[in-house]
Amino acid sequence: MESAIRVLRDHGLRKTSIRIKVIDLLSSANHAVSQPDLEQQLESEADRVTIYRTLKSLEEKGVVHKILDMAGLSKYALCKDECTDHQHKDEHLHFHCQVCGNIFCLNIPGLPDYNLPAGYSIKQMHLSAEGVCVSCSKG
Amino acid sequence: MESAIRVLRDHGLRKTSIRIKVIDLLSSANHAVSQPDLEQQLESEADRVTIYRTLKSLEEKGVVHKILDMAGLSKYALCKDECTDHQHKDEHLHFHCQVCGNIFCLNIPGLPDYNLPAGYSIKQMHLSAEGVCVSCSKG
DNA sequence: ATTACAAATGCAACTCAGTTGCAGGTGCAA
DNA sequence: TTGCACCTGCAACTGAGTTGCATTTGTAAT
Ligand SMILES: [Zn+2]
Ligand SMILES: [Zn+2]
Ligand SMILES: [Zn+2]
Ligand SMILES: [Zn+2]
Repeated sequence: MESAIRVLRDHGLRKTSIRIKVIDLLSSANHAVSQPDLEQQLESEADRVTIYRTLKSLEEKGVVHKILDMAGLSKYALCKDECTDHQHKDEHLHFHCQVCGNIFCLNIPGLPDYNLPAGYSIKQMHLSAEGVCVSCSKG
Repeated sequence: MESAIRVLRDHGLRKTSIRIKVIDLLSSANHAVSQPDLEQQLESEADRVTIYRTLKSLEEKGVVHKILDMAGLSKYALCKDECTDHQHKDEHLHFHCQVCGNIFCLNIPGLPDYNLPAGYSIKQMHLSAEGVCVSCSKG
C-alpha cells in the first residue's frame, strides 16, 4: 500500500518499515486492533515495545485513535476525518460486539446537548454501544 | 451505617465485615472508587484479593456497577436505581474529570435513539463525557 | 554520495492490575 | 450446636504497558 507512506509523510512521521506494516494492518481490519493483536500478526518482524511506541506516535500525530474495550484493553483504529497533532476530531460511535469482542467505528448524525449539574464543564462527549455486530448476527 | 447491612440482605449477600466496610467507603465517596483506592483506605483490614472478590460479588448482585476510567482502570460506584442480579439498569452519564481523574455518576434525561447500519443490534448504550468537575473548576 | 544528528528500534528488566488454587475461617440455617 | 457452603488470606502467577540504554536507521544538509 502506497497510502501508508503518504499518511506518514502528511503527519510528519518518519517512514519506517514497522510503521508502514502497522498502518497497513490497521487499514485492512474493519475493526479496532490491540497491541497484542499486532504483536501476533507481526510475529517476529517487530519487537513488542516498538509496537507500543509506534501506536503511541501514530496516536499523538492524529493517525489513529485509541478505544478501550469492555475489559479495559487498548485498541486502535485509523482516524477517518483528518485529525492532526493532538487534535482528534473523531465524533462517531464505538460499537462493542458482545460476541466476537470487536469494536467498530460507526458514523452517527451528531451528539445531542445535555444539561449537566452546574459546575461541570464538558470538553468532549463519547457515545458507545454494546450489542451484536453484523458478522455475529449472521453466524 | 446500618444501610450497608440492609443492602447486603436485600441483595442476598452474606454479611461480612469487609463487605460492610467496602459499601460504607463507596457510599461516602461522591465519585467512583478503584480497588487500589480501597486497598489503601482499608490498609491492613483486608487482603487485596478479598477486595477484588468483594467488588465482583457486589457487581454480580447489582449493588455496584463498574466504570472504566480513561486509562482502563476499573472503578466502582453504588447503583442508585434498584439493580438486581446481573440486571444493571443504571442509565446515567459518567463524567470523567480531566484534572482530578475522578468519575462522577450524573443523571440525564434519557438517551436518544440512533439509526445504525443494518445488522448491528444494540443491547445497551453508554454515554460519557470528559471535562472539568465542580471541585476542580473552583480550585 | 558523505556526513551527522535526531529519532526509531531491540533487548532486558520492571511495574502494577487483575486472576487462580488451596487451606483455613466464618456466616447462617437447620 | 452442628454442618456446610461461602468467604478470606496467602502465595504464586498472568499479561498489558513502561522505562533505560545501547545500537541502528531515516533524513536533511553538505
Ligand atoms: Zn461480533
Ligand atoms: Zn473510532
Ligand atoms: Zn476534578
Ligand atoms: Zn454510574
